[in-house]
Amino acid sequence: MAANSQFSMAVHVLTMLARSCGRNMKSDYIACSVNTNAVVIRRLLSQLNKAKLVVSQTGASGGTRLARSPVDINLADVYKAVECGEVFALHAKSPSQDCPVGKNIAAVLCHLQREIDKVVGDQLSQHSLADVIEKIEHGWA
Amino acid sequence: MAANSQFSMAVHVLTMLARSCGRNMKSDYIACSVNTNAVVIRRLLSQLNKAKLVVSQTGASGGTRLARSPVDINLADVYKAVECGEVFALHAKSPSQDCPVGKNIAAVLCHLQREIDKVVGDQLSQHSLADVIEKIEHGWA
DNA sequence: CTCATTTGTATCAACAAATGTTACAAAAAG
DNA sequence: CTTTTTGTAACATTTGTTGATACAAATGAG
Repeated sequence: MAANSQFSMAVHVLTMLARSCGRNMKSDYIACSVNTNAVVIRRLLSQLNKAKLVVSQTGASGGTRLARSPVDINLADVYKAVECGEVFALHAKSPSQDCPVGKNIAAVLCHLQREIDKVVGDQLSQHSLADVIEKIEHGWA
Repeated sequence: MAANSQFSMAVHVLTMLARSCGRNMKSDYIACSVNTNAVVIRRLLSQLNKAKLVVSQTGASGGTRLARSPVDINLADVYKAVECGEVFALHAKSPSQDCPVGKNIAAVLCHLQREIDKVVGDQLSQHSLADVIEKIEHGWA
């Protein structure tokens, strides 16, 4: 289990929370729908909390709810919150600095990386959490 | 898991080949510039060969050269060739089918995944290998 | 033809990242 | 005080990426 599915899980979790109408939802209940362990969900919620997308309470009748309306949360926010890194990675080891290509390739790739990240972010920001819920509840617009 | 840098390495390798003016280049020589093992390079070249981006020859004075001109190779071709997978992964385990969200989330995410892959591909296809070489040799246009 | 060179690929080890699991302190409600 | 629930640490498991060794097959040079 190595491919990073945190973004997918985060969208799933936030959709669940959005449908609970502001009531606290327990990590155990969410874990059941996502089909994973409650701690995995709590770890994810911890990141969403840091990004101020959700609010949690400890204690009896505690749980988690959205920090703001689903129309004010877009998928770029979620992508950023889970910090999945870049679309492609730069070289693990630095290339040879004696070779003209090795010396300059990193700058070119780094620039490209930012460019790709931007278009991904732009595209994701076109979709709000409310749009996702709409599709799940009423089919494809 | 180590972060996947095959795309970065592939661009590096193809840039090297493009600058060799059609002469065969040895995996050992390329490995030296990329700062890795020759077998890693040969594995990569094997994928680029399957994608018909390069041509290789075994034997003495063998090696690899580009299959076509750098202006006719764009970075989307390279990205496809190395098959690095998607920008984000779907759930590892299938979500609960008893939950309305769990039941329908996969379709929404899958659709989104294709949409993101398309914008990434479109953006990458704006850059030819010749553009990369231009930047490496003569700075940023 | 024979030999040196180089690719292509199998195999295995080393390592890193994501996920699963257990455990327990801290917080909050009743 | 007791119960419930989050937050987080710690560790095992799994899997993908990279590195390294080995060797058959191909091919050019002499």
